[in-house]
Amino acid sequence: MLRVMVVDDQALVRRGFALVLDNEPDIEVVAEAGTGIEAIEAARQRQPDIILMDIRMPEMDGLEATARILEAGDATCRVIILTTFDPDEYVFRALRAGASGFVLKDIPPEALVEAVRTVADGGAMLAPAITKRLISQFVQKLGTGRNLAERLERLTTREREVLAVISDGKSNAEIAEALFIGSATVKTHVSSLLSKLGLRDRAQAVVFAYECGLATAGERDIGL
Amino acid sequence: MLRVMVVDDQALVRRGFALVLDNEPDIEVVAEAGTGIEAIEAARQRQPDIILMDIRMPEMDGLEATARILEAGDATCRVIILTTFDPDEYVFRALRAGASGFVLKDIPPEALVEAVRTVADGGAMLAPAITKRLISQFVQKLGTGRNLAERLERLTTREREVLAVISDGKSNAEIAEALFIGSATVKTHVSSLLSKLGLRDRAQAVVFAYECGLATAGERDIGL
DNA sequence: GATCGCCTCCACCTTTTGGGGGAGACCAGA
DNA sequence: TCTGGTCTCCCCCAAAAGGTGGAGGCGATC
Repeated sequence: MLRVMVVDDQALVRRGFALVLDNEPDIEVVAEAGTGIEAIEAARQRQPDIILMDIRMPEMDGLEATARILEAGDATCRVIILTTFDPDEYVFRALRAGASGFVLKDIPPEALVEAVRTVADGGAMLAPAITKRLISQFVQKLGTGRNLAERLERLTTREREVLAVISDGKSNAEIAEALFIGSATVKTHVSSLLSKLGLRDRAQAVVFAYECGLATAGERDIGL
Repeated sequence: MLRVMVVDDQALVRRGFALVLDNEPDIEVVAEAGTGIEAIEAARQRQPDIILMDIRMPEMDGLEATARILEAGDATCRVIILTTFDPDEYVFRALRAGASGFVLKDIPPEALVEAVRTVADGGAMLAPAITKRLISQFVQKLGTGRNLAERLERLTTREREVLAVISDGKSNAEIAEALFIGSATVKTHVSSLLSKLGLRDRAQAVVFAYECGLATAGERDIGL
């Protein structure tokens, strides 16, 4: 049985969603809340599996409440944001807060039920338009590299390896150590790859590596 | 009426999907293809609105075919990848190729129909597990910056400006020119910011800028 | 067998970089 | 007023980086 909580400041809307869900044999609405504060408290007490969360609410908005509930961590629940509009910032904040779903209130009842089951099952569910935006942003971030990646192909294997280590912020000496070669050799490779790529120095090489996707933000544990 | 093409090398599977879709009053299966090559040709001739594309096929795989069909551009169609497995690389390549959907073949028939309508409607549809991964990667990419961004706050305004230009791959002389100050001053700022951030050289500064979100891939027009 | 590309190193040289001071001007706050 | 922080610039110096040219070994290809 899926334990669901519905959070919305409009009691009527809240009841509507609750009724739709309670109508399902495998879903039980165990709590309702009308503000973010109430939601946090109710989540703590009732430990729902899924929370349907409105964004605009008095006292504390749904995104803030989501972040706090998920941060608390003693709850293993998942949150689906349920809103009327879908402005970009909300989506962004919601995903960052840890929401597993983001759907619009005009969603058909069956789809809402499906979204609840999907998220309970470990998946994520976004409104189609949002999925589309997420994809395009994702592709943009990693897709710049096309023409740049071609330049990469002009490098030899070893040169690409050296470039990869350069993009870690390593010095020539460190690269030599990492690749088990002499630092003179590293210098040769560096000079060669800079020349082939039309770059001036290793700083530009780092930029290049990030831009073409050889290096990616979020992979490095930067103590540096 | 939605014009759909089904591409799969297994005729039985292909017919199955085609029958499910043709059964809908607003959907018409206008073509079928068994290889990537056939798909490209059929897409050109029949101009479907939606293409359901398998990945593993002889002659040319579905991702390659997708890329070529969408590159051709004279077609305004949208592609939904339909596969048995969902290895990361496939998803990645598919989105990059321009697919608007990525669903698994074990999807319930109604959900497939819904996916077709959703994508035809301009949205995107991913399998829940993939949506989840996409979100987590997205959040990771943009979320790394928190602890790093704190380090950024220790810098003065000018130092942050200098760091921003450094992360463009500029030399001290170029930075001086860009900020209308002497190169001696630039050196002072660079030394100071490296020291404050615990970095050794400008290459590491570039890495830092990307990792903390000060610089972002896909914003630079790299002639460098 | 000769050629070519790649990897490995060397030496020599210039430029850039980064560190260590110091100094004057400016501004905000104690 | 004085202090502290910031921005601006200076000098000197050592280390690193980058360019140039050369060399030997090695595998693939012609």
